Amino acid sequence: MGRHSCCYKQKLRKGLWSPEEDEKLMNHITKHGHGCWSSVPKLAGLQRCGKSCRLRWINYLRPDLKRGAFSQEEEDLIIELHAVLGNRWSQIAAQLPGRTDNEIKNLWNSCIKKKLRQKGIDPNTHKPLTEADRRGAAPTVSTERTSGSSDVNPSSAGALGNLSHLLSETAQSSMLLPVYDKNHPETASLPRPKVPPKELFLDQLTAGHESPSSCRSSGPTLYFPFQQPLGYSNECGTGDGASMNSLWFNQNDFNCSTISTVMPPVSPSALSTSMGLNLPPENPRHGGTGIGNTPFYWDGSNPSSSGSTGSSGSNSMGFEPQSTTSILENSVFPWTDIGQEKDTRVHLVEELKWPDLLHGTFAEATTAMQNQSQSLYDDVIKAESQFNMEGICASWFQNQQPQQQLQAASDMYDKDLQRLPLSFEHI
DNA sequence: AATCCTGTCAACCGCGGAGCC
DNA sequence: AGGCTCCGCGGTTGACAGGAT
Repeated sequence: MGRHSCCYKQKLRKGLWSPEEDEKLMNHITKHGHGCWSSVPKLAGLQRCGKSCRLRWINYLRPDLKRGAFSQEEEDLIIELHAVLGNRWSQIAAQLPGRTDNEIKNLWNSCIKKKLRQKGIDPNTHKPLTEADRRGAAPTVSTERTSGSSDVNPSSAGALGNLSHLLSETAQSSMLLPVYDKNHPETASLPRPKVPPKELFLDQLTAGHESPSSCRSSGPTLYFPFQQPLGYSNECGTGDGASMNSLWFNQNDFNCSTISTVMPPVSPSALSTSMGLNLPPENPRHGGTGIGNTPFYWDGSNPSSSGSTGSSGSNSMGFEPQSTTSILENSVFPWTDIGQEKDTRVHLVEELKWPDLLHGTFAEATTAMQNQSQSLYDDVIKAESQFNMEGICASWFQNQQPQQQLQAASDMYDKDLQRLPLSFEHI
């Protein structure tokens, strides 16, 4: 557990980054990739620590960042994912291409928490607030900012006319699916169910995300009907009822219909994007609360249908060819947002900062890159030292998805899949 | 107009895990 | 085995903007 060496160094700049610093960092990573972050400041000529450079790149300079306000669908997805994952912002961010964990964390702390409380839902437990809570009692968690306690409107919960059923549903699902949170001893002290614990599902969720190559899995098939939408959003996203659709995780014959009562309250959209789930043909567009209602198909039984080899697949950056198409169609990437979403349009005008201009220099080439076929991807993986425009993407892929890691993750996921039926035998 | 309050966002801090030697 | 380095994560802080008083 050593302290990062750069932390001890003196004469390092702190605070906000200047455009010049941003440019230096951008130029360096564009040309050379980041490699070892601790060496980046020196090589880039920056008086910053490597950690700071990494953070700046990840949170601000990365060319794939989606800018602008969060959509309602994104907020809904964050809420649903938070119910499952808790404060694992990085994992939540992995389900939201183009968004950073920091961004999501800020949104949660500044906005979503308040909204949930106003709906009478405890943002930490995702259960209905107690009467005491709703009367404006102290926040339920010590990490709460003091300013956050004042936003509880005692009358707001009752004022939301259609919330009662929502609350009862939420309460019901929460009772069935207690969210274990290390930050909440009261939940941690709850007796753990003998059914597959949350962590197991988290494993699947993260494995699904981290090992896109799992499409090669030849393990037993599982059907996971997710029939318990949280329905947090009473503003949108629930009216079409699509989120009520079952989502089937098709992996052969294991019909696990009872799992719907023990599954974490994760939305089909969340899982479809994170796990590459295969929707049944009769439900080609679930229209749920996912990112742009992205129809995200991925047939595990047909590797070719994934549009890529097993070494690719979807990932957090949405670079997998097939999913990229969907994602592009749904305006995940900033350069495809332009002129497509009204709110984004506003923000493009209002929030255009100089890094956006920098990003603009990437737009054309990167868009072209994204339209390239799998062969490019393969080439990119192989071309480990090309630092032209394609090199950016290459280094990006190298950093994000080394094939060895993919293989290892795939193997691990295969094991997890094989473990699942055993786990469910205890139900 | 000045001050205060609040919300948002970028960045820092400290910790733990992983890998290497 | 233990120490070191690096990376990544989550919590927190502080600057800033905009609205309210």
